[in-house]
Amino acid sequence: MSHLTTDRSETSSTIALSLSHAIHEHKLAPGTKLGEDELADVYGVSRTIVRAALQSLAHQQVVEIKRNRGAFVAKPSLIEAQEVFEARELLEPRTVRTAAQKATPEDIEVLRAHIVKEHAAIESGDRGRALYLSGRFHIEIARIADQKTIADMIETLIARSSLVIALYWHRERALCESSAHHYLIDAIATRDGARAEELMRSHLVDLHSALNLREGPPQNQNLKHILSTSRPT
Amino acid sequence: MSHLTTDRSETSSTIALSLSHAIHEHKLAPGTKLGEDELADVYGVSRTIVRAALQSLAHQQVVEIKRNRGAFVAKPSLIEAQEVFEARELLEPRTVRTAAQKATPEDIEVLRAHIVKEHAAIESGDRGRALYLSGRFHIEIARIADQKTIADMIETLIARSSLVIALYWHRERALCESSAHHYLIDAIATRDGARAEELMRSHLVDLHSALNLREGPPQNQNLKHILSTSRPT
DNA sequence: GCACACAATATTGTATACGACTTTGTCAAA
DNA sequence: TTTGACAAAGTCGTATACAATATTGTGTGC
Repeated sequence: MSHLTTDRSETSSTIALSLSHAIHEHKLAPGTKLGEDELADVYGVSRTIVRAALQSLAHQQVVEIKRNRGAFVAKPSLIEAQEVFEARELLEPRTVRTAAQKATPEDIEVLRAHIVKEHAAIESGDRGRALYLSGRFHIEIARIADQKTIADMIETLIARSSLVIALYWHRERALCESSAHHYLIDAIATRDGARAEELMRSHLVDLHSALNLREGPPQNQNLKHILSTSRPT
Repeated sequence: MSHLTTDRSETSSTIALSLSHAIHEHKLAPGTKLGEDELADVYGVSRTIVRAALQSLAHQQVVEIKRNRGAFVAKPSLIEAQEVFEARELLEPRTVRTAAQKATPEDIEVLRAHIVKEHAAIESGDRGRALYLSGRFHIEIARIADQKTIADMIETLIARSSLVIALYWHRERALCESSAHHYLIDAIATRDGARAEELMRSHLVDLHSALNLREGPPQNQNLKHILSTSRPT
């Protein structure tokens, strides 16, 4: 039961990326304990490296480090969830406008290819991957806008969004986004910055409103609850 | 020549804060080497702690870590300088509008007290401290807006702004900001969100335009240049 | 049987040791 | 004198050891 991964050559950034990816795909649920020894074993490095990775993720607020207690996948509060989407609504519409102005034909191609992958993931029922790709689509747009500073902020916000979705998503139908992304590409491809901006705004409002932000995050109370309901008769 | 500081009890966050403060006050110039052993000695801790602090600052992009070379106070490029101010212009006007809506009388007091300190620093000719306080004023506004996510982003941007100013500031007159901040407080105090937003926008444009963003950052070439001009005849 | 105290265990926090890389200094050959 | 190779010193990167803290397990008194 030792590490199956191609150990060695794992550096703190690759580990951070790997964990981030797993969190983004909802392979690691909010609240999951990320033990240092365990991760060190998995990746075949010392705790030193793992700690650096965890600290990096903590800075992006996708991991929470409690002193003397360890690292856990973050569990955004209701307020934080609101804030994340408010920040996205502030940043992304303007950014996609810029992207529409700057996008090259190659950029458009990349975006279209992205959508194809998204569809494929949805078709194959890989919900986690679909979610991950959906986030990457937004990041790709920020990259096209060619403002690294803002793109970095958006990337962090999207990572946190993934946690918010894991905790508060309440809409039953599958990912409702593919069409929104499709329209966005069209607006960008036709250099219609104003339209792209408006589309992004409503897309984010859509996402935001698909969250159940009434009740707080599933607490540890869940544990009690689950055990009391799933008990054998 | 050992450490005069009250060593021990220094943790990686306090060290990061201390360094951040020094950078903000222009006590540490862009490009300055931040050796691990040196800092470990200064703060009376091991390199482990110093490394954590440096990595944290690196994540905020006020420090740049070059592999196997060490950590240096960051030296934002011309493009990065632009981006920092563009991001601020995107975030801060809206934020101050929110702040104007949410500010309590106590908040207003805090802001006014802040201005007094700024004036005092300017009077006493402590340019570094004036700059630091000026940045804190903006951070305080973000805090009043009560959106921690956005406030964090703004805080990072302001830290980077300090570096940009150190590298590209070209206006001869002293800090030209005091009055702008004064007007801002008035707008906030009267709950005039729209006016506050507009004032902030023009304040940032002012700052932005006070930078010399034609020529690149003072490079190492400077060294050659300085040495060739300041050579004794 | 229950609650509390205390011991055992596990995990994180920090310091240190050692290896790898980079930089600096020295010296010989051109 | 200059250039290059090579040696020496210094600094960073990573692993590991040990201390501090939290968690879990056990037993005793009520």
